Amino acid sequence: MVLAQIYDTLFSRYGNPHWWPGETPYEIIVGAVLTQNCAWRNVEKAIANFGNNLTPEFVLCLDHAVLVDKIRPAGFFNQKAVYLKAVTAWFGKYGFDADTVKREPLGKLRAELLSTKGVGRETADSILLYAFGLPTFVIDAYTVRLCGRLPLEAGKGYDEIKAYFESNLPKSVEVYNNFHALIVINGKEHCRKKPLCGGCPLADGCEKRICG
DNA sequence: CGCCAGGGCCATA
DNA sequence: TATGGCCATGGC
Repeated sequence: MVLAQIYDTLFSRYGNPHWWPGETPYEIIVGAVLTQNCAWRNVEKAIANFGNNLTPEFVLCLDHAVLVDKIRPAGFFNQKAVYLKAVTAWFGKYGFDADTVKREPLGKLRAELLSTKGVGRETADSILLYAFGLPTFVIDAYTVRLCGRLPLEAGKGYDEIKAYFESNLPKSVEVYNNFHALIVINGKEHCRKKPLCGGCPLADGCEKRICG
């Protein structure tokens, strides 16, 4: 089983996932923070509370209590309000301009994001890939579970699994983008606490036959 | 009613 | 490095 085959299988089954759901780079950044350990539908409620005002300037000028009130549906609101301010301030170093961010080296941006309060590795990579179109592979709980089921030599920790994906795939933003999305979509659809992965397009190569 | 979702921080050993 | 407690809403 090769990663490229898994990718093709998922793409054939689900088509182009068109991720990340979000209009602007900043909305994607906000979504990446708000979705931490939280169902996406709750993130949508939170984002909807901003109406057409989901801009970095607006978020930075909001009082903590007001920001909390808007993002409440996403849970962990006291933490996430602080996190949003922090990551927004980071974006401000580049004038809230995505093209300016994209001119910086990927490694530098990733290090800056990882030193930002509330931005761990998954959130950092999600922002870099989906908000700015930079080639870094996103590892999440679905990806870790997938590697535990299929006969892949992906290793254990986040960075190890990330390196495995990046070294076994073409360095393509399009592939990184679609692949992570497809893993999540397939995980939601078939491979969570369902024995025998009924209907899962990856069931043939699945060793444990039990997902999640 | 309990479980958990597209994590991350912090304390502890 | 590797656990464990904590954060909190909403859908099922």
